[in-house]
Amino acid sequence: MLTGRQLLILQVIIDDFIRSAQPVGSRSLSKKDDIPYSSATIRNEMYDLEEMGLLEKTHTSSGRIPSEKGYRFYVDHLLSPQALKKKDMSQIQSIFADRILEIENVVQRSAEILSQMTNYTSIVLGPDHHENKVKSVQIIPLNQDSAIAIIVTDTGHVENKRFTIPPGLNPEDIERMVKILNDKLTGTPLVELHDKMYREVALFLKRHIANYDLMIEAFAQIMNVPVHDKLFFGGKMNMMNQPEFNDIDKLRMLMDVIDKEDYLYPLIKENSGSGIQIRIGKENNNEALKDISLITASFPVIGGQSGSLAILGPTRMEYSRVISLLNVISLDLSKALSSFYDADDK
Amino acid sequence: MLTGRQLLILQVIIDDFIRSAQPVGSRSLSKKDDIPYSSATIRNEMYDLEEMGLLEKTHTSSGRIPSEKGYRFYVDHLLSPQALKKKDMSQIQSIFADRILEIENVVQRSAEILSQMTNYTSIVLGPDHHENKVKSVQIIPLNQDSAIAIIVTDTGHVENKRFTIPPGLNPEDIERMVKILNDKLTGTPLVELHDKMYREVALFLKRHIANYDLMIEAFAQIMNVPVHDKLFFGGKMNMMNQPEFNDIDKLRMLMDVIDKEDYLYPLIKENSGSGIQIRIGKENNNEALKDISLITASFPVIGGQSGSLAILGPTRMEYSRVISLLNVISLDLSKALSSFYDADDK
DNA sequence: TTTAGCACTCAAGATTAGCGAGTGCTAACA
DNA sequence: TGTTAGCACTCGCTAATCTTGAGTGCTAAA
Repeated sequence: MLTGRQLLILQVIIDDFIRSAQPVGSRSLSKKDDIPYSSATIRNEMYDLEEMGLLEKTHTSSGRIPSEKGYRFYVDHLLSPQALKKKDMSQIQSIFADRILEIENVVQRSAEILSQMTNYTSIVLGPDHHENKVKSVQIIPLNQDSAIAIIVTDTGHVENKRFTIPPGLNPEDIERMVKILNDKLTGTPLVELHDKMYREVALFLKRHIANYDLMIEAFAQIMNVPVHDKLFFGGKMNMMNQPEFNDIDKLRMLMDVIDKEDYLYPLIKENSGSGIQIRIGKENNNEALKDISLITASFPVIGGQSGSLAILGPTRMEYSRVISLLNVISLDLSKALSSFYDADDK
Repeated sequence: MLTGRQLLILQVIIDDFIRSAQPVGSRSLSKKDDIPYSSATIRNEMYDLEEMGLLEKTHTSSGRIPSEKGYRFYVDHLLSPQALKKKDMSQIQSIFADRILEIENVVQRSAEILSQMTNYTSIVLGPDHHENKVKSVQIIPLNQDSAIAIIVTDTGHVENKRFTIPPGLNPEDIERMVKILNDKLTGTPLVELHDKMYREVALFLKRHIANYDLMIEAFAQIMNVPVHDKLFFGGKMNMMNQPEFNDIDKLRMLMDVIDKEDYLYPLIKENSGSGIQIRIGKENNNEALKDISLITASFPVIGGQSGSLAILGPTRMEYSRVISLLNVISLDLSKALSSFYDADDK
C-alpha cells in the first residue's frame, strides 16, 4: 500500500511529465511549494515507487518517468476529474448550436473540435446505421439504362446508389416497383433488407413485373451496406506535434495503423455502453500503439443503440482533461443524436 | 545553346538524382556505359552547366544536383515520354473495370491508385457539379417537424439535406410542393437553383401553399451548394517516405498546406482544359511548396465541363512516369465520366 | 525519520581528427 | 584544340574524446 506522501509524489511526477515530456528529478520536485521534503527524501520515495513498478528511469542517472503501470494507477486512483474551463465549454456548445444538422455533420464536427481542443487525434463512430429503419425508397431513372436508387431511413440518413436497369423494363414497371418496395420495406431495419427482399418482396414483384429476377438482383446488390460504419477522424496529423513522434518512423507506423481502420474499429466499437475505457500502451496489444493511449467513451442513443468516441494520444496524455471532455461531449452527443432517432414516425 | 554532350550529361545527372536523391559526382558518371568521357571532361561540362544555372552544388566540393531551372529545362526539352509497363496499365484498367460506379467512386479510386502507383500524393477534382441539371426533387417527411430534401442530378449525383418543416404545413402541401418543384426545377443547373427558386417558383408556391415564404426560405437555404467542389486525395501520407521530408517540420508545413484545401484548389482548378501543366518548386509561389512540384492534368467531360487531376511530389520527381500516368488516366477518366453525362435525357 | 553531503553515472553537446567523395586547375597528350 | 591524368584542396560525415550538468544511491549526522 502506498503512503500519502508516495501518492503525492507519484501524482506530481506524472502531472509534471505529462506537461513537460521530460524525466522528473528529485531536486526540481523538492523545490515545488506543495512538496516540503528534501531531494534526498524524495529520492528515497522514488526508489520505492520504482521498486513497485510505478516509475521508471530512462537510464541509470536520469530522473523518473511514469511506467505504464504508473499511468494505470494514476488513472485508476489518482485522477481528479478536472472541471472544464468556460472557454472549452462554449466551444463544445458551438457544435450543437445549429439546430438543423445531419447526423454525419454533428459527428464530424465533434471529431474536429475534439481533436482541436486536445491536440490529439480523435475518432468518432456514429450510431450504427444497420438498425435504422427504412422510411422511404425512391428510384429515379436517369436514362434508358441507369437509375438511382435512394433509401431514406427514419433517422434521415440517405443511401444512394446507381444501378443498371434490366432491359425490357418500362417506366410503369419502375413506378409499380417503387410502390411495392415502399409498401413492403418501410420500417425494415437496413440489416434485414437484403434478406427481406428475397423472402417477401420477390413474390410480389414476380406477380407484377416482367424480368423481376434481374431487377431484384440489381436492387438487392446495391443494398449491401458496408461491413462496418465509417469512422470519423479529427486531427489525424496532430500526433506530429507530440515529441514522442519526432521520429518519422514511429510516426509512419502510427499512421499506418490509423489509416487501416480495420484495426481501430473493433477497439472503438467494443466499448459500446460501458462508459469510459482507457487503454494504455501495450494494453493495446499492438506494436505500433505501444506508446499510445486510447481513451474511448460510448454514448447511448434512444432506441438501444450507441456510438463511441475516442481520443488517441501519447501515453503521456492529459488524462484528466481528456476524460472530462469525453464525458461532456458524449453526453451532448447522446442528446443531440437521440433527437434524430426520436422521430414520432407512424 | 547546349551541346549534345551537355544535354546528355544533364539528362543523366537529373535521371540519376531523381532515382537516388544523392548529389551526382563526375567520377560515378564517367563509369556509366552511355558516357564515354573521363571524369575531368565531365567536370568541365558540369562547370559550364552550373554557370548556365542548370545545376547546383550543395556545398563547394559536392556533386551536382539539378537546379529548379534545370528541372524546368528537363521537362521542357529532355523528357522522353516513357511507355508505361503492362503492370501499370492493368492496374489502371482495374479502376474502370467495374461498369457501375458513382462518379465519386471513380474519382476517389483514381486518386488512390494514382498515389499508390507513384508514391506521391495525388489530388483529383471531379467535374464541376454546379452545371449539373436537376433531374428530380424529392421531399421525404421524417416526422412532424423535419424532412429530408433530396435533389438528384442528371449525372446521378445525389444531394440531400435535412430541414425543418415550417409549422402549419400538412402532408398534402408537401406533396403539392414536390410536384411544383419538379415541374419548375427539372433541367435547372444547380448554380441557378437558388435564384430560380425565388424568381419563378416562389410565385407558384404562393398560389398553392400556405406559409409558402417560410417553406421557400427553408428550402432555398439548403440548396446552397458549397463554394467549391471537393478535392479527392490519395496518399496524403506518401510524402513521409520522401527523403526530402525526413525533417518533421518540413513535413508539417507541407501537410498544413495540403489540408488547407483553399490554397490547392485554385492551383488545380486553374488548369482546366490546357493539357498537362508543371509547376516546379518556387513556381508554386508558396514557401511550404518550395521543394514541391505539382503536375496537373485536366480532362474534358462531355458537355463542356472538365475535371483535373494532380500529382504533388518532391521537385525530384519522376516526371516522365508521372506525366505518362496522368495522360493515360485523364483520358480514361474523360471517357468514363463522360458516360455519366451522356444521359439521353433530351 | 529526515536531511546534508559526496562520489558516481550517463546523456547530450562541443570539439577534434580522419576519411572519402568530390571539385578546380594545370600540364601533358592526341 | 579538345581531352585526360594528376594533384592539391574543400567540406560534409562519422567516430572518438572531452566536458558539463542533472540526477542518482549511499552514508553519516541531525
